[in-house]
Amino acid sequence: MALSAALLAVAGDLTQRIHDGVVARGFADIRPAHGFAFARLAPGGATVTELAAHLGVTKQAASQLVDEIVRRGYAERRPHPEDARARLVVLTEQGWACTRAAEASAAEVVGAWVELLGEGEVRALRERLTRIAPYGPIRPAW
Amino acid sequence: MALSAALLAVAGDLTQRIHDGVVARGFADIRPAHGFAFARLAPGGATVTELAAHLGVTKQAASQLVDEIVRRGYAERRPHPEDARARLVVLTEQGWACTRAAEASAAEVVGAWVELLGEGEVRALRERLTRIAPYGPIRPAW
DNA sequence: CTATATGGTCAAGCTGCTTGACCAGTTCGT
DNA sequence: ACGAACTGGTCAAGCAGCTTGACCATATAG
Repeated sequence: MALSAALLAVAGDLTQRIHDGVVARGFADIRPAHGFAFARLAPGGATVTELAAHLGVTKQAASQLVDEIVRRGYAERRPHPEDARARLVVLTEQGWACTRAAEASAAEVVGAWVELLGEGEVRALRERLTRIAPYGPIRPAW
Repeated sequence: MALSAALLAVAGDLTQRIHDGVVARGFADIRPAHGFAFARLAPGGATVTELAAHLGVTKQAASQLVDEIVRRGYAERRPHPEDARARLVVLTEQGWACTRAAEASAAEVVGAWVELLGEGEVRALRERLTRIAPYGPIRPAW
């Protein structure tokens, strides 16, 4: 099997399994794309424009995505402390809970890989992938 | 950086770069999803239903995707030799050319990884990813 | 203090998927 | 052998998530 094919197959499967795990933990109204938004919002919030840049989509699309997660109680819009034009989107407690669920779910999948490859190999995998990971916006795998 | 985040970032970047390379080689009317269809069609053709199962979408969606690549000259529908209900979708010469372009493009990206990690590490990466790659349908990474 | 740039939203439109209905042809049960 | 049920494929309608374009409010530069 070719490296690129294996990588894409594993990535797709990973996404699916994380999502399944998140749903199984009680967060049924969440799409995989939301997870990438949560990751950007988690540290201390972000503006819609920052989120758009991170996700590689237009501001309008990011704004719409924020609408969804706000409507469902995962985040809220607050006035930005330094710029009256901007609004800071921050996770609610439910948003944090969902983020933790996603992390637990991801850890579960990685745990299955440890079963197959052993801990050392998985660590090596992580180290190598980290070294070739790009900096720019997150891009959908297709 | 977490393993799962690195993997998804690398996968998204890989998809984007392969696609860019395919476009640069003169195949501008192709989406990343088409590549996964080509991979299934390449050996000796496939039916719409087989393609749908491979891509994890409905028959209708697969049929529509086949419409596109047929309209653009990458494949053609032939009567199925063993089942008069079915139609065998096979790549045209242009479809093969595009497939080769995608392979060359992928090889280019992997070449960049070899620059970063060395040949042995990349081989090890391939071997490990192959071992954890799933069997089922290909799934979008999000 | 005007002129331009930036953050955000509203509105309309498109693309790629879904569900539902249906026909042609194959396979199964008796 | 023959009707019932299943399977491959298409047509049609609808929807979700994105895009482009226009616009307002605030900030920054000359």
